[in-house]
Amino acid sequence: MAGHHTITETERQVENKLGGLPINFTATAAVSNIFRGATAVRNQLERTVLRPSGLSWTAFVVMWVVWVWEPIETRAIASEGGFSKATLTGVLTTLEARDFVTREKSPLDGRLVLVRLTDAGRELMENLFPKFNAMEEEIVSGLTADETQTLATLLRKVTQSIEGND
Amino acid sequence: MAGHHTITETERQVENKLGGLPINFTATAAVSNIFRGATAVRNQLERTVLRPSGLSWTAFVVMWVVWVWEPIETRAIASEGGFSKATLTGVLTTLEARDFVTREKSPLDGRLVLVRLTDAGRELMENLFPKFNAMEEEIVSGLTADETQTLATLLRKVTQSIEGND
DNA sequence: CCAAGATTGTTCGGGTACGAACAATTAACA
DNA sequence: TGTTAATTGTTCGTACCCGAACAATCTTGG
Repeated sequence: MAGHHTITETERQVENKLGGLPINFTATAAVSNIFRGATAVRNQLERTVLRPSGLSWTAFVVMWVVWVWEPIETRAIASEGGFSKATLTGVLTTLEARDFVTREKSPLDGRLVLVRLTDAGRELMENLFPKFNAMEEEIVSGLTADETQTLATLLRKVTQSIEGND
Repeated sequence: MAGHHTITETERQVENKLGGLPINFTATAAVSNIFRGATAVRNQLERTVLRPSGLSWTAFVVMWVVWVWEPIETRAIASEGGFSKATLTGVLTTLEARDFVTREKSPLDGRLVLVRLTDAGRELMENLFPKFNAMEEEIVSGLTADETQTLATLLRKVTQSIEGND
């Protein structure tokens, strides 16, 4: 998938449509490649590692965050995972039904909910994360170690620049 | 949002959980930053440019692909946009109801469906894309021109490496 | 010609995904 | 101390999002 047409073909087409309006194609290329990349990486990890365990991408991210930081408040999970609290409520309900996590009210602040893994959830992650990481390694295997780090750094810059100016 | 904990903190936690199993944290950092970046970029563009026009991210991607390449077959839209044909069916139905696109059967192959923009759809894109591109430019404004291009190149490498070995 | 196989877009079911409105709870401040 | 403001997780409505099954259509081999 992704890209039956070359970049120059697309640029020429867009210039035709807009009749000479100045467009920053480098910015477009960067943004659209972030998305192609994210989609490709996600699909690959879902197909090869997650689906056999019956976890969606988002469910895995939630499991991972809870695994590392439990007990953790839901607002922190949403923040770390990068999705809304409304989404998180649904995913947590699914994971609770499958007996991978538990929810409990915080004794210190009645508004907060604390999330933990069950034994089954912990066992799942101990088995799953090494496989997940092996596939992550394979995914960046076309890059040198330096390039991999550069990629992470540049992406972090973009993210921070967006989240900085609210 | 994103990252209340430093990278080293997280690494130490994961090592505790797995008891010394070798983990490639550089790969994890790259993959997770692709997602943080993609989410941040998408949310920013939706909030600032797309929502005022009533378009979702996916709807905009579909509109953009059709705008550039119309008439275009649905399978090509899905491929260019990076989502499944099942997803595309729903989005096209939405866009058709809003009178932004039309569907017609291909006269040459009865299985294919050709998609075009309506005049309203074309007008929308001529107005919207320059604004979208201006925000894209702002999003990568924390990077030099060289860095922006490096980012795109590295992401393309990752995507191609995944899509190569099917 | 014609049957077996491949391809396309749609439908269906289950699971995200998010903004807005909401009730419960805590914090702020006069 | 008490009333207002802020914060949290859930609910609701709408819109994705995908795999699998499907009917319609085209291709292929004989």
